[in-house]
Amino acid sequence: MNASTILVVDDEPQIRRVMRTTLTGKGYEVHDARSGEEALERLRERHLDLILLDINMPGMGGLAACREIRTVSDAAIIMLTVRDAEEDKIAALDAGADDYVTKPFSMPELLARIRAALRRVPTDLRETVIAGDIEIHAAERRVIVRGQAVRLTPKEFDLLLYLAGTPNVPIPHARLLQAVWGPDYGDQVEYLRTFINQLRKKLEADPAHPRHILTEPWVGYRFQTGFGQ
Amino acid sequence: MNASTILVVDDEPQIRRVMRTTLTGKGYEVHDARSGEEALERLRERHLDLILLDINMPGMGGLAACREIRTVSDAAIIMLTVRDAEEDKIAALDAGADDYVTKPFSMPELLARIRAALRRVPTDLRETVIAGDIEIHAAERRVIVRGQAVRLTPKEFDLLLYLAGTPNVPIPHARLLQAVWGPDYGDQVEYLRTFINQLRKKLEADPAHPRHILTEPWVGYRFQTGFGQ
DNA sequence: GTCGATCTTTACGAATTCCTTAGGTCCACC
DNA sequence: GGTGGACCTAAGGAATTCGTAAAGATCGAC
Repeated sequence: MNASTILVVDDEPQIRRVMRTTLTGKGYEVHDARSGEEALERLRERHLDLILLDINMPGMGGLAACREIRTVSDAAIIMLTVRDAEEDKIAALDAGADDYVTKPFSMPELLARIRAALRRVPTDLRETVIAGDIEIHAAERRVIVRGQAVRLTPKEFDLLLYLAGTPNVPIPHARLLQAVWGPDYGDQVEYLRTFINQLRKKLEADPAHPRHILTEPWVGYRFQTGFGQ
Repeated sequence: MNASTILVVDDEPQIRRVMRTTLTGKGYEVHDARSGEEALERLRERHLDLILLDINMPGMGGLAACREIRTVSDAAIIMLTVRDAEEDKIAALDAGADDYVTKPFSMPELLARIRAALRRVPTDLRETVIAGDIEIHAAERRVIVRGQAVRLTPKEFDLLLYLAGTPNVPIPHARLLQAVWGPDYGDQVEYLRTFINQLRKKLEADPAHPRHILTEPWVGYRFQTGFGQ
């Protein structure tokens, strides 16, 4: 099993140092960034499992950074809020964070929250996703629709798998593109349109009125498992 | 092919009865148990392919039962969890379950997951793999096709054995190359092409339309045991 | 040294997938 | 009504991968 990768984003060098030594000691692979901008750069370079994000930073704040990160990554995000200002916590969760910790925090608590967040990352480590009349078998790379096996090309399958990995939640264009095509394709929305179109033709009973592969205008696409809109 | 054996473990008699009638109707051989303790007894008595295990039971809970079962059996385990209890699902997989279904569940979904889980039963490399008209005797390094022994070269046999070791699942080029040729041959895809071609000529009835050694475009190759595309 | 079996390269047409383009639909807004 | 943006759909060409055969290279047995 590979070590989980954690990105520490904070403008104070001291905090970064403490985090790095502690987390490295616990067996995590640690990277760091001094600002939200730098964090986004790191994300383009490598995959990260979890991001520790200070809410108070010069330049783009922690909340803005969080929102930006969420459009391109599904890494778990834990925000560090300074005081127990209730509005900070709510804002953090609204911006797409998974959890928050108030500074000053105890290391054991932070470590516990990191463990909990990392366990949540593989939203679906389940082999098979079943949505109405569609079955997706991840390991076998097979899709069965209304009892019939359907041939999907690799890109089609990867896209479907990523969409279905977090069902019933809209996933932004940029995140889909990065997950399937790679970090340099964040704005090629036309690719998405073509492949979504292809998927609908192959999977939906009525491609013009899809019930599973839904578009979320201005945001992205969503894979719906249940029925009832 | 014998019917697969399924053990239903639930303390509610009604659930056991519904499961028994439905699964028996689908051609499975059904046994049941009212508790984790009883399930372990059944396991000592006979071989079981799959276990449906309620997570909420008096006595030793479903999770503890799952862990116990895992120490003595490699049967597939599907746990029945309560909807929306996210930690139950993670705990179930952690305890060694292969999959879970949330109550109340739809029968079609449960049946689909049972089929998928049964397809994944691990193939023991030390024993004989039989796929349609191909028999692979690992220990003797012998292959029999339609009753005729077939001569394979060492590399051909290693490749076939590795492919057949995890049947029905596409195995990436790089993994095959590393497994058969060694760690430094990760990108010599041409080797694969020639040897797969060779294997097909020796094993397939119609090498141009293979039924067992299938290619997964852009990904790798897959050894298919069942039929049905 | 020769032979035979196996493994490594090479080459090229065929098949498939991916990218690109272009026209059309829908909807909010002026 | 008209306009613009986002989205849908279809189709063709470019690029990549796959299948196949056949020619070197390697190695051990004799």
